[in-house]
Amino acid sequence: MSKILITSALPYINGVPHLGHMAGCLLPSDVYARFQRLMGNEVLYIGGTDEHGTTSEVGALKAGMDVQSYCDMFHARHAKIYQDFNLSFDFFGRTSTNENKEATYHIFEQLDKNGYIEEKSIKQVYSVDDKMFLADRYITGTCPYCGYDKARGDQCENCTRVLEPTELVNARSTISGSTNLEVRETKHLFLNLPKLEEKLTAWVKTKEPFWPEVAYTIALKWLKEGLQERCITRDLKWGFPVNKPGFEDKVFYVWFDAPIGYIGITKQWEALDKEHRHWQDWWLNPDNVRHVEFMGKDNVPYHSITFPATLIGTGENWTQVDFLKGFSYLTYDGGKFSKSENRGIFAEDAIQEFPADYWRYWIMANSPESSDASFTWDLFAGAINKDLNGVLGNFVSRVLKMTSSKLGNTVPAGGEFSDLEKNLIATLQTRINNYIKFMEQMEFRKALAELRAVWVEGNNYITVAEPWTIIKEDEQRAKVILRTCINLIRIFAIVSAPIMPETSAKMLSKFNLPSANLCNFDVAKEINFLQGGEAFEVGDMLFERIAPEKIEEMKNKYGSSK
RNA sequence: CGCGGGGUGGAGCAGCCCGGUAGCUCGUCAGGCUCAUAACCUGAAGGUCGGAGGUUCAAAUCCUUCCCCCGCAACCA
Repeated sequence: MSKILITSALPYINGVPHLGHMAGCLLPSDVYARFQRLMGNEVLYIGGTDEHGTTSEVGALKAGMDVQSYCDMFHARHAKIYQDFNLSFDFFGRTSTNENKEATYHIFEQLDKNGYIEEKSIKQVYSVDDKMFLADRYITGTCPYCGYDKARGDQCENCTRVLEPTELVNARSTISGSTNLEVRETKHLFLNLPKLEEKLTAWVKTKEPFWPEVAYTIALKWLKEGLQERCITRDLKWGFPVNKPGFEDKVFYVWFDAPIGYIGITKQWEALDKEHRHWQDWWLNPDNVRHVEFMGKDNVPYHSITFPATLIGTGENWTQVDFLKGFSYLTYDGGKFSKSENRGIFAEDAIQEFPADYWRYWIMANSPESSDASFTWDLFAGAINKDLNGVLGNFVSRVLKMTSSKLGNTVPAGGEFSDLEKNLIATLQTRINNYIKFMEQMEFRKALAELRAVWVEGNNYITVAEPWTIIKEDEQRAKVILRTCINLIRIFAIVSAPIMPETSAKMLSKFNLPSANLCNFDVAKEINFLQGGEAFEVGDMLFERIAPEKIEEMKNKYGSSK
């Protein structure tokens, strides 16, 4: 048994997650956590909301709330959504806690002590009316190159040119619209990444065989271009005040304390049971902990460069990321999700329309692993109707209904296996081994294709064995076949558990059975688990088909190009 | 020439690193079965692997170049 530390990139507090967020790190990290628990490993699965920064400060301002209450509200909303999707976090915390402040201060002090922190003066736009410094993208004006009048201080969306905020004509604050802006000099702290580059490069190079191609190439690209010093403080109110004399009126940059949040949140988890939980067992234990991080591709540089460099700079023995699973984006009908344009389905709505397992199955089967993937209602309904209803749900239904009507609500006993069952066992063992291998490698699309193939084997078997014919002349043989099918239901429930926990539990509850481990899964043994005589109930169908009218309704409600 | 990823039968993908009969799921068509959710099982049709060059006995796969889509470009996260 090994210790596996699993983190999902922390969703930003301001705004509600959509299907893309679920696909890009939250759901896969949960599936992996559940899978590793079933494999018998000791798992710590950490998540939480990322709360600091300009965006939430401005968001609160616009909502007329103080930032803390604003974040409290959104944190509760996030937590509820993830609970509804059955994300099995061992702890879902937040980055704005005292625990995280301690961790951030400690790491900063070490970096400072080791000479990786630099002071520099920079020129930054100050909004007199807003009484705050403005981040580049909070300044709007006319692009000096193309004349576009809604260009942002960091880039013009129209001509894509990268800009300096001072270049803008008629610059104004995006927050208040005020044009009363001035450039002020302000002192900030920088993390000296160039000084850490050599150690960091050596560390990244050890990862090549283990990281997915995308993650490794993105990391390498940054190193190849050469690292720059990175500003880790901001002139804001919402954040951790900098613990260094002369900088008390600044706060740490959200990207400095956000990844440290993984550690801070682990401390929150520890606080609930100090006797048995120790954050150091996970975070200062690199030799005994395998750390796996899940994130969208936009997050890769921070997790492969900035954060590891930060930890290296402390000179302490931190648990670094061993495997970094990066995802591309899930788009909605080929375009972006947008709350304001009423385009795309957001997590809170999704769960109102269909059960969590429907989403979990579709998203994992269509995971944006190698390139961006597109959600469409037709694809979604197709998979639910075909894979879940037709293949899995219908198999369970036909087996239980037939057994019940011909032989009663007890698992039939007696009889011997024929070659048919022996072949089934061999085929299933191969498929399940493949499934486990793909899950271990976090190749989710392939794992789910294999899972589906496992279910298909059930229908294959019952078609060839045709118990509905056999039962007329050889009831004992029919009993063997149906008992085998019933044991298949249990096996399907166990292997499907990481993807569809509710459905899995529902399947097992028909026989009043507990779940089981996947470690060293032996089909020959498991197919004889129920030996006969056990009571069962047919119960409801596992899934409901999505009717064509419902698909049309969804397209109209949530937007579609078709 | 900013960087990265992608372009494979009607749809969604695998194969590409380590060249050698183009694979899977859906859809379509035909057949089978009748236990089951108009479901399940079998078979068939359908592709010059984005374009153009090149290397090779042989290219989806290696090289060059062009086109298209998506994302990123470090002080929004």
